[in-house]
Amino acid sequence: MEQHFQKKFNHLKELCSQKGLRLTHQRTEVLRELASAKDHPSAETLYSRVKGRVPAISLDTVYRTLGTFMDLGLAAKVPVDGDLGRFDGDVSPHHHVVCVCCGAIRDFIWDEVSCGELPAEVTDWCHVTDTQVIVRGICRDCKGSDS
Amino acid sequence: MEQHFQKKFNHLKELCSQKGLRLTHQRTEVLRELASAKDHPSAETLYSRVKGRVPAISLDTVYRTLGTFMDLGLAAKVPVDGDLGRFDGDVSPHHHVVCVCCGAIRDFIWDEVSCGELPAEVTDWCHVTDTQVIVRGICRDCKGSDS
DNA sequence: TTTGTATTAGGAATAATTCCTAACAACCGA
DNA sequence: TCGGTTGTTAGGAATTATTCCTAATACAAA
Ligand SMILES: [Mn+2]
Ligand SMILES: [Mn+2]
Ligand SMILES: [Zn+2]
Ligand SMILES: [Zn+2]
Repeated sequence: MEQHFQKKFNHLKELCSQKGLRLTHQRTEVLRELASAKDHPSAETLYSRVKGRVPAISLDTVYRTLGTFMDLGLAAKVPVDGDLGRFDGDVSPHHHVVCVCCGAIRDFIWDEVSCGELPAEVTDWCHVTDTQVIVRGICRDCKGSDS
Repeated sequence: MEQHFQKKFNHLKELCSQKGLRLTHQRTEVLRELASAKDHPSAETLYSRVKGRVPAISLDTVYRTLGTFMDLGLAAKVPVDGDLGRFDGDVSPHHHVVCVCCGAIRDFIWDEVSCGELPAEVTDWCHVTDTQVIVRGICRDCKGSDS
């Protein structure tokens, strides 16, 4: 899991020098936390986690850093409803299942879709940059304790 | 296109009497506008359109009505990023392409996915209520006029 | 019609995200 | 190693989509 961060960190380092960005402590620690997170955290959640390592960090910095990471292709926002944006440090092609009850988000792969070819009406209308499946449902935990 | 509304209207009428809801002028007109819209309008957009028919309608009523329609299964929110929620009066299973530049949203069907079977890890984790593909890209119109 | 109650209009409140700016700290070259 | 340049941050204010509050309204059952 730390190896995973190292790889991303080197990527960030390279992109920073390329684009004239600075490799700050804040960016490093947000990346570390995002790389190890498996729950697609919100900015607020990430903020409280990173605060353990960088007590003086501000919420705005977390938002700004996530924006920067998305521009650099190091992070993505998961397209789910809900008032809080959910972020993903894994930018490899994969899909998401979200529980509409508790908001939990899980990854899954579906090769038949990822490797399939989009209908021509889609590729004809736009230059595709990302394709993903969003499954909504109610998870087992919420199923048991329904009010 | 009006036939389409009639069908939905009858459905609303039935659901209202079932659930003790009232068939108000506002609900009727929001449904009419949503049924004829093909652009997945935001609440604000829908508000300005419905205002032509119901000048005194409030934005809150549009939001509340859309919430009611979603509860009743007459409308859905399209899971796209952006500050404005985008709504869909078509609840039949279909997918969406969104231009990350101008925000345009188009429908498409992809039977290989819709009729395909989800991986067991998904159906095992939750009770699935909805599956859809979200394609992001840059549309032809935006491609030409890029800044 | 009458009456009970769900619904609305309008404005206030909430809350996620962004903006503003002085202080700070990477990073480059000497 | 040491300044100087300038991108970045912390903190709080501002913005804005959406929701809440409440008196007035208008469905719908009888
Ligand atoms: Mn993911
Ligand atoms: Mn649609
Ligand atoms: Zn759940
Ligand atoms: Zn476009």
